[in-house]
Amino acid sequence: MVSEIERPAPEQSHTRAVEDYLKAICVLQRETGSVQTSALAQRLSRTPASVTNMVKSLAEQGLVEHVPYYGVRLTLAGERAALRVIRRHRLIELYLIRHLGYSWDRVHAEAERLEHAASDELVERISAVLGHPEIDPHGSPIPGPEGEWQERTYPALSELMPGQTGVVREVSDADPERLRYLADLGLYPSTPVTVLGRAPFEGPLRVLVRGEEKLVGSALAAMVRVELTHEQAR
Amino acid sequence: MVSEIERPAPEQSHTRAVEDYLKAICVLQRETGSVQTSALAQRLSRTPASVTNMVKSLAEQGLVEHVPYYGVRLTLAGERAALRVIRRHRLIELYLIRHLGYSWDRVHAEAERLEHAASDELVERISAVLGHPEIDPHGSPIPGPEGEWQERTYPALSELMPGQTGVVREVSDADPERLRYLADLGLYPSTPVTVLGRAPFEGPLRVLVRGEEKLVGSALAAMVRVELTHEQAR
DNA sequence: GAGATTTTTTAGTCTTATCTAAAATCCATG
DNA sequence: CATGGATTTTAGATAAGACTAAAAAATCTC
Ligand SMILES: [Mn+2]
Ligand SMILES: [Mn+2]
Ligand SMILES: [Mn+2]
Ligand SMILES: [Mn+2]
Repeated sequence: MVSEIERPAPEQSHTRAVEDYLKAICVLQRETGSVQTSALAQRLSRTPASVTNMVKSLAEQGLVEHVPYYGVRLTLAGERAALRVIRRHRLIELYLIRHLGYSWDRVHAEAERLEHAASDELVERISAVLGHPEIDPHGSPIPGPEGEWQERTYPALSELMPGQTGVVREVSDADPERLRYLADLGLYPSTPVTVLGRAPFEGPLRVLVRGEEKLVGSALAAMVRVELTHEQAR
Repeated sequence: MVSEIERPAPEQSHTRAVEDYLKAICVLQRETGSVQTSALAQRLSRTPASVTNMVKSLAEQGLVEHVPYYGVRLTLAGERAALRVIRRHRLIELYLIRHLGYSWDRVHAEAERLEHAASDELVERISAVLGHPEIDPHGSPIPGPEGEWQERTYPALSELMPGQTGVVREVSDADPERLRYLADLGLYPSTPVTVLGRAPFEGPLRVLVRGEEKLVGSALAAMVRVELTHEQAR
């Protein structure tokens, strides 16, 4: 325990609402660069007007840059704060599964609240007990304590072409029911999959999962991220 | 896992502020019957005006009975809600010590926030992992899941007369520094103690703790509750 | 029992976060 | 490049919970 000598730790905590906004912006901006009001509103189940209000406040606090009518981006300070919340969330999810018998589909809701209440000390203890893991139960990377973040983006299962093969790496965790169904299908991180065929017009995919052929709707397949096997990656 | 058949559970949760007020009222009323505005204000570090406001709101929600200028008492619904929070708090404290390496003096602050964020499911899982304990790390009883509450009041160490002997059963947990010092003195639950003498005018006590004589200020001694040994209890 | 003091309540303000309805702006299309 | 539709922002309201300052009630003191 040498760490007691370290800096007294910022521990600056934002409100619950601010933390959830920052987290959402962080995840969304990873895909699209800047984040629209409507996207944020949908993700957080708020009205667009509420989002505009909060975004203005975040901008005043220096956590985001806001170009009216265009969108927001996190500043450096905003990203730091967002990664801190994401780290908490993912460590807590893994802890609940490993040490408290939680199931895959139930941890998200619990972590969504605990992430705002846990101190830095608690989070680091949890990380230590888990052996400082780098991947959460749904396959998402866990940012480091200083916000180290491993960039990686896998294509969605729904984007693959017939014949393509890969390994499931990450699954969206927001909806318990869908998550339970994905588990039934065998679609969770580290499962090898091969796309056998796909119906036109956003129709279902035929996917080979552990020797069995499964039909997967395209909305569901969009929740599943796959690392393509070697040279197949086009 | 038969419990899935049980009732869907009320899980009705109040706000963080409401929960903290109910908890404080519950603890205070155990000593004095009804609770004054000023006592509540001091305990919660709020102004008396804020307390009056909240008390009015609690009364409207049917959680307390309020006689203006006299004080509040919990209703049955209020007591149920309060015991639920106290249960959470104490289970969480014990869990943090047993499973996450927390020290005696640090758990209270952490539990003070987590008690509002943890779901009933999480709390019951924690209780199960701990083997459904009935006493928290500071010696306070843990209410049951349905609010079962074991009445017990021990005299404070500061009230004992020279010559009286007993066993420490409970220690007030609010202040980390004092708590650390009490641990140094050896004054924690299950330690046998004998009062050797006491100075007048709220002066310090001379107390025999595990063969050593210690000087304990009366304010500190008031934090320690002692079960008197057999027929000595006068 | 009349002041003086303490305690509690009232009145009014502030902050955070949300909403609905209306206005402003952007963008696609003809 | 005008206009209709979608998106975003503004305006105004509400709720929770906190505060300060002032008024009211209870209590203490002589
Ligand atoms: Mn999650
Ligand atoms: Mn959250
Ligand atoms: Mn405590
Ligand atoms: Mn609390």
